[in-house]
Amino acid sequence: MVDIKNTKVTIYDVASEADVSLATVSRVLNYPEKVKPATRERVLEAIRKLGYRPNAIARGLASRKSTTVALIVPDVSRASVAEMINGVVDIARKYDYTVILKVTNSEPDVEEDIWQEVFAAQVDGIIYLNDELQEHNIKQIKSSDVPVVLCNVGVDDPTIACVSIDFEKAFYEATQSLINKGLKDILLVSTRSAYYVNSFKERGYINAMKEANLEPNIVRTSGRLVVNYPFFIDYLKNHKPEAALVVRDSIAVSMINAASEVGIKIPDELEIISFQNTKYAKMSRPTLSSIDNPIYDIGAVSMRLLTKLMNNEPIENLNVVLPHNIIWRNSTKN
Amino acid sequence: MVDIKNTKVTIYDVASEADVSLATVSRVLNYPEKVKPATRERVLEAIRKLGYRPNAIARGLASRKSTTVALIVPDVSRASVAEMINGVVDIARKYDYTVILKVTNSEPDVEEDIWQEVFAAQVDGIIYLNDELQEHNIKQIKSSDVPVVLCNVGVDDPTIACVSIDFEKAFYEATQSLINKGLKDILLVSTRSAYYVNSFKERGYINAMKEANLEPNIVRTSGRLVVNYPFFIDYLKNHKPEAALVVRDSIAVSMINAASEVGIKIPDELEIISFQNTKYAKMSRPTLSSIDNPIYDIGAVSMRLLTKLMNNEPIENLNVVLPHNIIWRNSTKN
DNA sequence: GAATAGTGTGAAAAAGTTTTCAATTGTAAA
DNA sequence: TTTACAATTGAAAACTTTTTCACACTATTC
Repeated sequence: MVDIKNTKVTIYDVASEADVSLATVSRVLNYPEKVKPATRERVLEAIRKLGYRPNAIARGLASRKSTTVALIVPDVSRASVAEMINGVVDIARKYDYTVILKVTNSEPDVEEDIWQEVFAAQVDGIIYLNDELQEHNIKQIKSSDVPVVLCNVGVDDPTIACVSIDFEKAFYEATQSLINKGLKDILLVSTRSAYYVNSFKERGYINAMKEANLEPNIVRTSGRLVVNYPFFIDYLKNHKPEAALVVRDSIAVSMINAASEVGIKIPDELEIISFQNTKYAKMSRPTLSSIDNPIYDIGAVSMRLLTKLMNNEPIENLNVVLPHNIIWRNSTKN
Repeated sequence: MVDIKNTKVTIYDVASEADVSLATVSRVLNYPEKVKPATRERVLEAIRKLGYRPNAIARGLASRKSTTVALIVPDVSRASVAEMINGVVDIARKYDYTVILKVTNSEPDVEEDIWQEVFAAQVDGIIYLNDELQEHNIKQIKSSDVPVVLCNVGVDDPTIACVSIDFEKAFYEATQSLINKGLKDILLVSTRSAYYVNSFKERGYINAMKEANLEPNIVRTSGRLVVNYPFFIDYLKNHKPEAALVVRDSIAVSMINAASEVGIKIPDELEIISFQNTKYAKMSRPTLSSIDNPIYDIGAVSMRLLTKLMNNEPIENLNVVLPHNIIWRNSTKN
């Protein structure tokens, strides 16, 4: 039976048990083909017998790689972030990387510290998620001497690894689909705070509207329920758009609830298309048509890309764009 | 200016820059009071000048502690898990611990591997979240030679550190509050799969019902929307309970939606109290009365407790029970 | 039978810290 | 002055691996 208890058995113990040098033990662990099968078996047996598990820290020090990646996110409680983390973690496990979780809470000082910490921790790579990306963040990424993959954000720079959908195209298409129904008074509901990705969404919307000779109309509210719900109540009392695109499911649900409160029928009097396709979209009444952002896949692909970068594998294109599609539900007509 | 680039400057470089031995540099980092202020300043200045950051791995090897804790969870995308993680991470940061995230996906083999991995990683402590706790998991916890805090589950064992609310009491009280309104036909909606904590919730409900000489009535469904929604539609066509307690917000939302579909008025014909008080409770229509499980705090307190255990601080009681309360909204009458 | 080319293995160095122990210096009391 | 003791410092060991280098074999070729 293996010794379940985590007693400190080292490579020396294994070596003397198997009557070989510690170098040989190390080799059976790392380059098994380099040691004679008979010896290898003896060592493996000793490892089993003693329940030896190599000390990952000593290993990291000696090999100068930690097989650890840092996952830097603004906040884990957002549904989309959490799902992305699942994707990252699943692939990391597959490739035997340990993941360190760092949460910035969107505070710049904390973020600054975190970058220092992950370097001190000798991580081999970084997965970076930041809704509110700014110029200095880009600089930070570029100056890292360990590979970084930017997640769920597309940047127009071929030297930066990033994976996301094409936000602009997604909103362009969604807007078009409403225009094609003959709707004209189409609103875009965005956020007040400067989410980097929302600017892409806005651009797609504006382009589609302008192409159809329609006047773009953007309102901005908060992501917080306590502020956006009253906002919508007030807004919908005074405005009657035919349709709305909304940058986030949770905000769209507030809008639906407000419309119902004000007596506006959805989808008959107001059609809504939202973005992200979280569980909220299925749980709201009416259910919410939403652009599906494959966030689990984005996490998974980001991590896979990072493994390639860490192993210096050749990569055709650092800017990965994943496909999106719209899930039609009951907040839009047929 | 500090050298932002993460070039490899070691303790030796600092030592020679400040013209002291590396032991002294190490001391100013770890026991600053032990070195003469003048020397300390010189060393600090050298550290600043060179942009030195101690290598966390070497540090871990030499000190035999990693200042790293493992956070083992079944799945991060559940709203309650994600919020708990926020609590853990915030406190971990405060006490300068790095957190390694491990996701079991509720697969026993994966979980087995993960325990081995975290021991190999030399973590100083473990935060463990498991909805489906079983006997062998308890064994695993007890045999760990590194402290473990069990999170969001109460166990009846004074040797195991755990933090949660009193589920049984919470459901007992919630049931009583419905009984006190004169309601008699009170349903408990639980899950089919054997979530360990749900057995406590059921016990609280059953006790309150029996004390009032009412017949307990438990139905079990799935956590998955695609199965529980049709289930409720069917159930509510054939049964008209006066009230229901539901073990999870998302399930309660399904029930509300099904009730509306079937034409049952909430709260007039059916009162619902749910559990967890996630964002769902505020977003559903009608809004959902829910037992508030302070899950962020549970994460935070767990991590704080773990720091005490890791430092061998004396602890009065390993079983921490946090207070809960019911948030009344519109799925119940006044 | 000698030269050649692998294989397989061990000794020792290296990774970058912390920690122990001993040596030195400084300071206050005798 | 000593003496005694605390404060400060440095040398060296320790932590547990990986990796380099050299050596001893074995097998192959001429």
